[in-house]
Amino acid sequence: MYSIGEFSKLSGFTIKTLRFYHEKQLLEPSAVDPATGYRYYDNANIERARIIRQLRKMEFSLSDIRDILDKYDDQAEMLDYLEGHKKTIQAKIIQYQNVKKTIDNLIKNEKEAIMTMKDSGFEVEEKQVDPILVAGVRMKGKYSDCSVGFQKLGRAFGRYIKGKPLCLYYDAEYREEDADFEPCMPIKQHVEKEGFSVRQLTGGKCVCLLHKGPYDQLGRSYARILEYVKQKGLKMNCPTREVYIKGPGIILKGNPKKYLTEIQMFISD
Amino acid sequence: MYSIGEFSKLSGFTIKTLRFYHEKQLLEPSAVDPATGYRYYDNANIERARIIRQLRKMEFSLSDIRDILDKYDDQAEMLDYLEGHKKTIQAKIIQYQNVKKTIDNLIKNEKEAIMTMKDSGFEVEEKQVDPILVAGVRMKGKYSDCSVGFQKLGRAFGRYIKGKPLCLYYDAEYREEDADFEPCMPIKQHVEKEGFSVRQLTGGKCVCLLHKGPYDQLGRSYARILEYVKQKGLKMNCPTREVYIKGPGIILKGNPKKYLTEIQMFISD
DNA sequence: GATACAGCCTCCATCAAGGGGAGGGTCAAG
DNA sequence: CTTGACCCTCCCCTTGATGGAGGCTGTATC
Repeated sequence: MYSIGEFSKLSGFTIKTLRFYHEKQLLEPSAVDPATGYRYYDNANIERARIIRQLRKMEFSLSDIRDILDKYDDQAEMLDYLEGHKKTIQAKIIQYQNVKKTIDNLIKNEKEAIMTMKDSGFEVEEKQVDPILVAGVRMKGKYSDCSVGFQKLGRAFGRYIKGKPLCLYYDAEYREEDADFEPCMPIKQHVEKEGFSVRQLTGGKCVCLLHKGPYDQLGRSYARILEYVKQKGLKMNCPTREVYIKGPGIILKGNPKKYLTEIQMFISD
Repeated sequence: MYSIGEFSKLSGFTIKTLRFYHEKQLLEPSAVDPATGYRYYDNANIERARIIRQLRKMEFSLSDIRDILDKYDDQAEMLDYLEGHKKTIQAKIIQYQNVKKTIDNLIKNEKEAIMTMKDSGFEVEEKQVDPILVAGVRMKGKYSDCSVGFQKLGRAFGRYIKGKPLCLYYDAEYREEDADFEPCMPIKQHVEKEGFSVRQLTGGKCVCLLHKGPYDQLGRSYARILEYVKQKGLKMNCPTREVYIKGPGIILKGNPKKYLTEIQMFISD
């Protein structure tokens, strides 16, 4: 016969937990002093406690454990229970793996944005851009309708998306209304969908500039880039691209002052 | 302005949850009618609700979410939070994977025992046994002390164990006291440990019989097997092996009537 | 015998993240 | 004006414990 304190050390459960299990009729002391209410445990309780520990480690609920202890005396009879429980556990694993994937993506995106900003002196530079497979929706209207296009792309290509969103501008100059542009999302593999253009964008040499700040101030950066092009006597090709390195995030909309956009203008000498 | 019912549909939270979030000051309606207590939400609430949904999907706690919404307006500032949370999630994944592994093992063991029993007609038969790598503790004493040996093996070789426990009996006849035997555990790789003999057991031809029932009735099966050996004029070699296909389980001690033990006696003509 | 202190008791409250339901007030349409 | 849908607050329930208040009990020591 052990007092609750002794039994606590033997079983590895706290005193509180033992009282709780008693209340739940999961692990009942072999004797309770009717005068004092003191609980006393014996060796049979130790065995039962051991079983409960094992099952708790496997994340069985207390009611499941009571069920098991009541119904079964052989592990073979538990097979169904185990199979069912395994499915539950498996589902949780998958769920958490998805959460982890999401978080990893967020972290990766932010880190990339930070790196891009560090590497850039926010000066106009010439660089080589690789070809890229994208899905796009060509639109006419106001620039701000862009986001509608990205929403459509997100819904349609969700899991194929891999990379930063970008937008092609087909007008040779700035247009307030009735602009001709095409929001695009880089995708992992070729998938055709009604209403979207899926194709490989050609790479090539371009003049580019990283713009930091809200979209309505892109004009200043465009001015700088155009000046550079004029000075060097380069010839620009349509469409212009904007790559949204960091914009309104998936979670927080963020501070527009911190948005990062790369303007890419393809050139030929 | 939306009523709580409309906003519930817009945001995807139940009415109960919205009221709960209001109470927790996580998502407060833009207006509350002081006379009726009716809650009214606006578009800014929709955006905040969207953020909360995203973060809840990632299993952030409500207090974390409130923290994030209060402190940060840019995802980049959340990086530490995300990294910390990722670790938590990762830990859960590992934990659940371990649980799953344990359950898988239990299921596998029970299924194997069931298969073995189905395949066997509980008749004496001759078969070829493969060599096997084991860790063993040689002991002298009562058979029932066997379990002590297995406990030692379990503690010492825990994660290297792979297979059913077995025991070697070095006495030529049955001994109540002072028997000479060696509990063994099959292991995956050679690991030396003080006090244990780690070696490859040789395989070979043996006469064997599956015994179903408690260990104290093994005598009957031994009698059957010895009769067979005598009849066929075979020569037995020491030590005899008992393989515990199904004994007291890891969780439930089980019903001794269902225990399965294979007796293996190695023979040479 | 008194006292100190450890150990035990019951009862109540708390956590997270809501869900269920009772009992009662409110809104809009017919 | 009524009806039915909608909304309100308040309280209890879930799971698996944990923490604390206030009060007994048991044993050792002085």
